[in-house]
Amino acid sequence: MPQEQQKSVISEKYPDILVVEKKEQEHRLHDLKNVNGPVVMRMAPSPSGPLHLGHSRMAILNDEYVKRYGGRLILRIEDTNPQNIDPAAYGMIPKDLEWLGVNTTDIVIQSDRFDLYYTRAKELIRMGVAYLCSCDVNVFKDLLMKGEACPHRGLSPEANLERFQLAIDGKSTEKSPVLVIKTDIKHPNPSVRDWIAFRKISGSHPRTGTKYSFYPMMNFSVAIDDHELGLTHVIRGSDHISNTEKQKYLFRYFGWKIPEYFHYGTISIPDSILKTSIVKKGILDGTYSGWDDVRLQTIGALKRRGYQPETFRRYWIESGLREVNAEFSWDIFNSINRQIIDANADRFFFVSNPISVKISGSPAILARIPRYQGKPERGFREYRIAADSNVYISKDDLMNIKDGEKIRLKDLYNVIYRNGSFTYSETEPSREKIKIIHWCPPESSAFTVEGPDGSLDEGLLEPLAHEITGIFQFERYGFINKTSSARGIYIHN
RNA sequence: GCUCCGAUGGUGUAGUCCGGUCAAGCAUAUCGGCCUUUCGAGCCGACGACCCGGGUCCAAAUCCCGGUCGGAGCACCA
Repeated sequence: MPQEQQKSVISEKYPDILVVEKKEQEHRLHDLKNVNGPVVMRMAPSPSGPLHLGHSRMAILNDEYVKRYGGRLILRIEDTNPQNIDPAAYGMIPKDLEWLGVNTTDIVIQSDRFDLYYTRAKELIRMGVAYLCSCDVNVFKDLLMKGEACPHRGLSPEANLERFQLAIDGKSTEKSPVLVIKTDIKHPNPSVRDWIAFRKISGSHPRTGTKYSFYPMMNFSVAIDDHELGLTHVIRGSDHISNTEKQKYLFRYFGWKIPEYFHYGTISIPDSILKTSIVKKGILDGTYSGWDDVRLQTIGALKRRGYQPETFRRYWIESGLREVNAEFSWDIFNSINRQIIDANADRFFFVSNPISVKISGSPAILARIPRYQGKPERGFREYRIAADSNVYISKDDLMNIKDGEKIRLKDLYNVIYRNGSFTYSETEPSREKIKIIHWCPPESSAFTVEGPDGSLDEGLLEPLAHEITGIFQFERYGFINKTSSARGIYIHN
């Protein structure tokens, strides 16, 4: 029966079921699979620097799910590579999370747990699923590409255990020893074939000094900890898909319950500098003033710019966690932030590129400008403007005024521009649609706006705004985080 | 090259698992209107999308196959 016919039959016989309430399509994150009771989730940054915009995604998504289902959110600091650690990051990361409103219930630092990793590694060696290899790196790689075992793969657990003990005691005489996890030497994905679990790194670790020199690789310590900490759900980027496959081997060898994994697509963030190594280099050579330089997208920099924690949360919830890669949208991010800050941002006049113009024939007048259009209870900015006074307007506006054109100085009076000079027209707003521009009184003082690209815009700011700081809107200019009497940072329009 | 993943308007997404309420929702952007005066906010309106081809089915954005395009990873970073 065609659908039309079905419908007519239904409407005759069973009219009730046609009344379907259109339900609101709520914008929320999809549910996680296999949730039975409270969840245990984690975020696992490496302490190479402070958190940035990209990190905020994983932090907030994890936080959202733990809030939804109840449970624990573990901050696990992954500092198993001493060559990639900034000691200051141990303190900066929790601060960034706190500012973002991410509620972590536990903090685990992997460098506290090296003995645990050694213990688990020995168990694997005894099971015969891990071996110590001291082949040359290139030889080892070549064999794997061909799907062939290296000579060490067949050694007995006892021999491997002994050699591993020497390696962790730092007494191994073998050249570049590594502990390898056996998987499938012919696995279709070459990267999953026998993977490295530990390698030797000389030098000092910021937290453990020279006590250890045989360090676990991320795939090893992550798998061990995900089990030991009782993780139920792991959400992370699609760049970890093949890592997940590697880590599952450990779960199977130990007979552990495998957590529910979900890999979300990578978000590329345009116009951003996120790589910690590049930022760090820039800070050292003086390109950037610090981790919170306005040109960067660290949490600290965005906070200093004037972005609100709630903006991050709303943005990441709205963009969801699909498996497809996507591009971050500054337009939407800014729009969300604007909605949040607008209501509390008083309005002021800032004239960029100022030029003083005389208004001939103007009366003495008290200008009364609302701090927030439409909300008189918020108060007014009042300025006594003398007769025949000069005011400042932006040169950019001046260039756009045609000869003979009438324009309004906002909340002041109308003027006519003719032959290069202004003449007072009337105070009452005219009914006709005319261009409205902003202005500054003669006693305004210098103010500099720092742009997100590091550029500086010099201009004049009206007197009543001098002494206050915070987030304001400079009319017809944009939202500004005013940090001192003479300086502010541009947030967005 | 190999392994895996994905494809909804300019952008970001909802819906896809369990085909029909989807002639496809929301946000953002753009354009227009309203608002005793911002290029802001708010309200109203317009614009605009299911990658292509085949199949299954009464019915496909949704299931199956092929193609195209895009992405992630590829071994001693995390």
